Amino acid sequence: MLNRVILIGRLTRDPELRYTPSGVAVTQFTLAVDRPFSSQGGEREADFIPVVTWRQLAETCANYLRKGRLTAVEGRIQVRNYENNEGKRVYVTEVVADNVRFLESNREGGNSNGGGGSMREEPSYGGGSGRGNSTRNNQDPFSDDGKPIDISDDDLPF
Amino acid sequence: MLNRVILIGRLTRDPELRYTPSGVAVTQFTLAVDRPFSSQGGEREADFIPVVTWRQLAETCANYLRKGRLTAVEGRIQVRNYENNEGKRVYVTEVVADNVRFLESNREGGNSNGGGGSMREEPSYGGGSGRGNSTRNNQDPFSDDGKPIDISDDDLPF
Amino acid sequence: MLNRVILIGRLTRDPELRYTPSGVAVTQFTLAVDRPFSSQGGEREADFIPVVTWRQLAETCANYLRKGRLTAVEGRIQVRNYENNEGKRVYVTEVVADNVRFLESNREGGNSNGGGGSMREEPSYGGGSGRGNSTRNNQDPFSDDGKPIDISDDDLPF
Amino acid sequence: MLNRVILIGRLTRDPELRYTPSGVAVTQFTLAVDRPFSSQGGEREADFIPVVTWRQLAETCANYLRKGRLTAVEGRIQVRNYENNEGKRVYVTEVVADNVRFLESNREGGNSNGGGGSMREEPSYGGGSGRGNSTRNNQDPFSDDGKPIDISDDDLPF
DNA sequence: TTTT
DNA sequence: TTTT
Repeated sequence: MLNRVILIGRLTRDPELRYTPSGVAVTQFTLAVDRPFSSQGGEREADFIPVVTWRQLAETCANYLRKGRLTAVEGRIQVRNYENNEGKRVYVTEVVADNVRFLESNREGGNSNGGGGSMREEPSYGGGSGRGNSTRNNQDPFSDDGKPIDISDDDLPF
Repeated sequence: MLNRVILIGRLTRDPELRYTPSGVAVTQFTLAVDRPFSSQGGEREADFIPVVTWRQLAETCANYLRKGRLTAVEGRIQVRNYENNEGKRVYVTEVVADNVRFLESNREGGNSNGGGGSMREEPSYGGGSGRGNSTRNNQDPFSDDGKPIDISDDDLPF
Repeated sequence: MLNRVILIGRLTRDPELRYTPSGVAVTQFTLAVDRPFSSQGGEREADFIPVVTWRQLAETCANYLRKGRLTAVEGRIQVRNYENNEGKRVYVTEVVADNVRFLESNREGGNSNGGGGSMREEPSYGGGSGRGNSTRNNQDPFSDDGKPIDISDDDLPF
Repeated sequence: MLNRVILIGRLTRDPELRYTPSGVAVTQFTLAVDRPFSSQGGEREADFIPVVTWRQLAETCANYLRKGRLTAVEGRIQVRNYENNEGKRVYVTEVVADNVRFLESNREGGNSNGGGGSMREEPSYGGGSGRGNSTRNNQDPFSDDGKPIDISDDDLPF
């Protein structure tokens, strides 16, 4: 019924831009979100949360976000699952962002727009002609083998 | 830096109450959160999101929540990882709740307090004498084998 | 940069549907949101928070929400100001909703869709031909005199 | 039942620290929160949202926040009301923060802890010996006349 | 002016 | 493995 997430953290690496078979942009990155007080003595003090963005927002993120950049993300939790090579069902949890705020301007010149660009998803209701290819759910659409053909359009959130 | 989640959904099963070796209550359940519009034709229309609660809140949830009940949860995303039997690192994502609202009163009599009980986590800073047992992170603390001894106190969020 | 509100509460009265001069639907209601623990002895134990919705969402809210109904609202805080009759600037704070969830089905028959309808704002970027009428900001667009002509299109949030 | 707000914006002025008659610290500031797209042609493109913090969090905010600083605030909407000089009831809406994140380190040296300090409210349940003074609700506790004696302990949120 |  |  309602599913809302807001995160502020830093990118663990540069974002990765790919395209689905039908040409839809997808960008993924991981946010390191520090926990409030680091439970003195405990070694883990951050959560590493995978984030996905689509379409125009994906391209803006790929253009402006970089490793280490402080970033705010608004979106929803999504739990995907797929069957891996050994025929086992694997569950992947990630945040599908519809709003990303760049809280740090580019350090190496450029884009110093007073400390905060942003981008919001503009939903394109309707369309989606090329959707429905048949490899759905039997291969991790985001496996790290560099073959973007594995990204199914069926994972499109809207 | 900031990590906030708000969900409204229904429990897929009755909640499970367990205790860590040092006696701290832990309750787990899964929320089925319907997606906004079910992308006509797609078969998946809900996300199934695991939720964990601790201490007093865990006991209240175990007492009052039941399968199918509409429930609001506030908390944060946590990504745990542990090594499974085959020596492989497994990542578990769940929502650690600090506020749970019961949006439906008990149907079978009792507790009809106008339609909405609630419970909020009261953090107990300090304490935790028995913490630090050594089986940390090499066994899923929430594996479903019914042996609560596997729940390490090291997973306590505060 | 980021402005997000999530509320769960009950309508203090039936919602009010009006139209701007150019025909855009606006619905307003107030949510009574109980505070967590009622500070024993204190007489105030709820916040009464005004909510505004626009367009299609406004019409759905007017159709399905009623006094007393438990409701979830997602949106943003907006601070409007206008000059009142005595030439004094008055500030009005309200939540502009873009997502409303009906947590209680209609009690008097009808609409028993399993306990939770919903409606989300579908932004209509562009358009707005008739906008810009000149009475802007010198009269409360939501004053309670029953003359909807006072609602300026300039208050449209998008 | 549930009341959650998350804001990211910039302080319009330095924060103001005061004390209630019984010595509880209160800090107030206003966040300018830019709206997503500035509705081309419209003159207003930010909301100015008043924020209140209490106790330890109030003192940390007074120490580290300054005009212009980018800041994230988590809290709840509160609607207070009081009777003004002319016997008229005035409504004041503000965000009571329980979590504040400093998204920009101090520019003039000091505190450069990698770009983000923070502070979270630690609720002190119980206590409040000196509470209950009788001037409640008939004077704006936050009027800007510099007489902190007007701040009633009854406005304490917990 | 307020809801259960 | 999933709720209404």
